[in-house]
Amino acid sequence: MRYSHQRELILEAVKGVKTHPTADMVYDSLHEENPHLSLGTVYRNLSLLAQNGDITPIYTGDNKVHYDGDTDPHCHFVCKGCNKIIDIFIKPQIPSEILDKEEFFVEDGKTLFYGHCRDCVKSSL
Amino acid sequence: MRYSHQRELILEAVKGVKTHPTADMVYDSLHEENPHLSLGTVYRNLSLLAQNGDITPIYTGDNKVHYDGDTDPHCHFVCKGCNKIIDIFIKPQIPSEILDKEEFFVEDGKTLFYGHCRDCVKSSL
DNA sequence: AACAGTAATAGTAATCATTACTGATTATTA
DNA sequence: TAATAATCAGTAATGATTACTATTACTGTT
Repeated sequence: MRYSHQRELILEAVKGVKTHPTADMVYDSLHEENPHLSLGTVYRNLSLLAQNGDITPIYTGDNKVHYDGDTDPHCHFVCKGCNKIIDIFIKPQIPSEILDKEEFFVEDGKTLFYGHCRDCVKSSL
Repeated sequence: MRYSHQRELILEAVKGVKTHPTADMVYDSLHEENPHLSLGTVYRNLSLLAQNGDITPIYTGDNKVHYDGDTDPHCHFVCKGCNKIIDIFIKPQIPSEILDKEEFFVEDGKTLFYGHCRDCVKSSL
C-alpha cells in the first residue's frame, strides 16, 4: 500500500476524532476543504485501512460501519436511543478455554455493551 | 402483538436451527413449503420478534443481520473465512465498574470472537 | 528529467440488504 | 357475526456499499 494524500486525509479524519465516524461522516468532514474527494475513495480507503490494522471497524447494528482510530483493544458502549458510541477502555477478555479449541481458532474479540446514554435515558421511559 | 401463522413459522425456523440464519436464509427455508410467504413478511417478523426478545440479532460485519433462536446470553465465534457463526456458551460479562456510570446505563452486552474455523484455517495461510 | 509500471483517484452506475407502501386478508373482540 | 385493527403479499423505493472506467499520481530506474 503506497502513500496517497487522500488516504492520509481519511486516516487523520478518523484518528483525530473520538466519535467513531461512518464513511459518510468522514466524507462530510473532508469534502468542504477537499471538493474533489470522492465518496468511493472514502469507502475504499476506510476498508483498506481497516484491513491494514490502522483503524478498527465497529458493527453496532445501525446498518452502517463505524470506525475507531484507536486500535488499542477496548470495548464500546452503544446507546440504543441515539446510536452514539462511547469508548470503554477495558480490554476485551478472551477466555483461555476457547483459545485452544479444535473447531476454531480465535484471533481477536469485540465486545459491545448496549443501553441508554444519560441524554437518552429520560426520553426512553 | 397478536397471533399469526407466518410469524409462528418464522419463529420456529429460527429456533429449530443452530446456524444463525439471515432473513434471506429463513425465507429460502420456508418458501418451498409456503409459496405465498413474502420476503417482506420475513424481514418484518424477524425484526418484531427480535424487538420482543424472542430471538437475538447478531451483527458480525458481513453486512447481513443474523438471528439466534437461543436468547440465553452467550458469546459467538465468527469465522473470517466462511462467515460461519458458532455458539460459545459463555455468558458475556458486564464489568461492575461500568454498570453505575454517569454517562450511560448498560442493559446488555454482545461479545464476538473472530478467527478462522478448522475448515478455513488451512486455506487462510 | 523522461519512462514505464502500477496503485490510486473521481465520478458514476450498479448491487444488495432492508424498508415502505398499498390494497386485500385475517385474527380478535364486542 | 360484524366492526376493528393488525398482518399479509407483492412490489416499489431507499440507503449503504461496491464495481467500473478512464484518468492521474507515486516510485524506482535509466
